[in-house]
Amino acid sequence: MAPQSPRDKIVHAAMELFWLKGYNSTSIADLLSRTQLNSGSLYHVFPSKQDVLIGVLEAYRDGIQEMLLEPAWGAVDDPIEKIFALLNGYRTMIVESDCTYGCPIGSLALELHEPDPQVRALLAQNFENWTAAIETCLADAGRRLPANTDHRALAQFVLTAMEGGVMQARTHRDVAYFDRAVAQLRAHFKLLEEAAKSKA
Amino acid sequence: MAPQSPRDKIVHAAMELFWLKGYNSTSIADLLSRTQLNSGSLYHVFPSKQDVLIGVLEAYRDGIQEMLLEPAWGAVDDPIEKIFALLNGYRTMIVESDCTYGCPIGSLALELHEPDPQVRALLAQNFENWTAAIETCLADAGRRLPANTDHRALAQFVLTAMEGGVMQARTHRDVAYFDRAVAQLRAHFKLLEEAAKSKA
DNA sequence: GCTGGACTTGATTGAACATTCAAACAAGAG
DNA sequence: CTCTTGTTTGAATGTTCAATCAAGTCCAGC
Repeated sequence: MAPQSPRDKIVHAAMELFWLKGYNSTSIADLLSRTQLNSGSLYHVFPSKQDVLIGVLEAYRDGIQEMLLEPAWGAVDDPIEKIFALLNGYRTMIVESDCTYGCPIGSLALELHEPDPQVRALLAQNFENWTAAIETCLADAGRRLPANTDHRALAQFVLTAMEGGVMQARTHRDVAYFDRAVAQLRAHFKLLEEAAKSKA
Repeated sequence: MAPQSPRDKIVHAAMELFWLKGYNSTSIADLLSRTQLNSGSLYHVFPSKQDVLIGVLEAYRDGIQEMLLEPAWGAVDDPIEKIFALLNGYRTMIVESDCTYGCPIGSLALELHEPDPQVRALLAQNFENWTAAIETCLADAGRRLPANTDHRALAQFVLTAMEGGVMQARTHRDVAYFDRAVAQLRAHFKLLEEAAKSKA
């Protein structure tokens, strides 16, 4: 591995710690002990804790392709299956974390009650990029969906189902809640495909 | 109004403050200044801050009928419309809060990363009561839904749509995200009702 | 009107926290 | 070697916080 700059070390550690413990419950001291840096070095790179958060959100934003989509879509071509392959990626993370997994963006979005405009914009942008990826799948599905389908709304609904499913799975410590959300979404897509067929 | 006991005062203030600022960001001092009590009185009633949280979650659990369902369902009889009336209640709260509204239970569920078992059980119970209420609506809808409909899964999906919609509306500071989630859910119900009819 | 138990007062404690800064260090340019 | 610029060190600062407790008040029952 290439030697990491302090900046990269901090962002990397913060991504993990914010995900694990949340933003407010992660102290600067946590970040320092994890990165083996001194407080002065951290504050040389990031003027405040909030700037670390901004760095983390930018990293998620810039890494969505390599970190999220490519791993999930490696072996999948069918556009609608790509959507469920992505959801299955989340399922894996839920199981691997013993059902403590929370979407990093969703958790931050709900934890930060009065976010700075820049932070809120980055949260929104992360959601926007996610749904945009789903939207391209829906566009690729073409005539399999009814002609009047609102792709943007449906893509947002996929995010809705994911976030809601993750939240319930975590609260109940049981993947089955996530699975049921995905199954319902699957049923919805099936009904849409049937509706598209019968009108053709 | 009847004179409130210190306990009621604290729970009432904590419901509002936890909702407004979150659990971690609400200090005991915040609760004391809001309730005009002294720290000793608070600690006489609740041995720790977490016990205040438990009191709040119990209050939500015990108040779901009067606080949530009855106001939303006052004028509605149709079982499926009752579901959307409840969602419309959330819509009102989103608008009234300038799109800063977050479901109190959902926000706490995501904010608390390593909750005490009792706290987690109460969060889960709150979700469970909510979906149980939806489930009775689905049962009342009877043959309007396909015979093989999984009422529990569908009720959980309604919660999923609500939580996901609220999260996105808040992040983007725009009710339209909630509205689109509800519209998608409405479309899903419409497809289910059509499927039930065509099989009849 | 006295006693005992329940509640209240509010200053205090000690830990945790984000942030600062003067001093040290590294290394490339002249 | 020396100056300069960028980086690192880590002890120190001031604040905030949850929680404590000895002393005081209140009132019910006798």
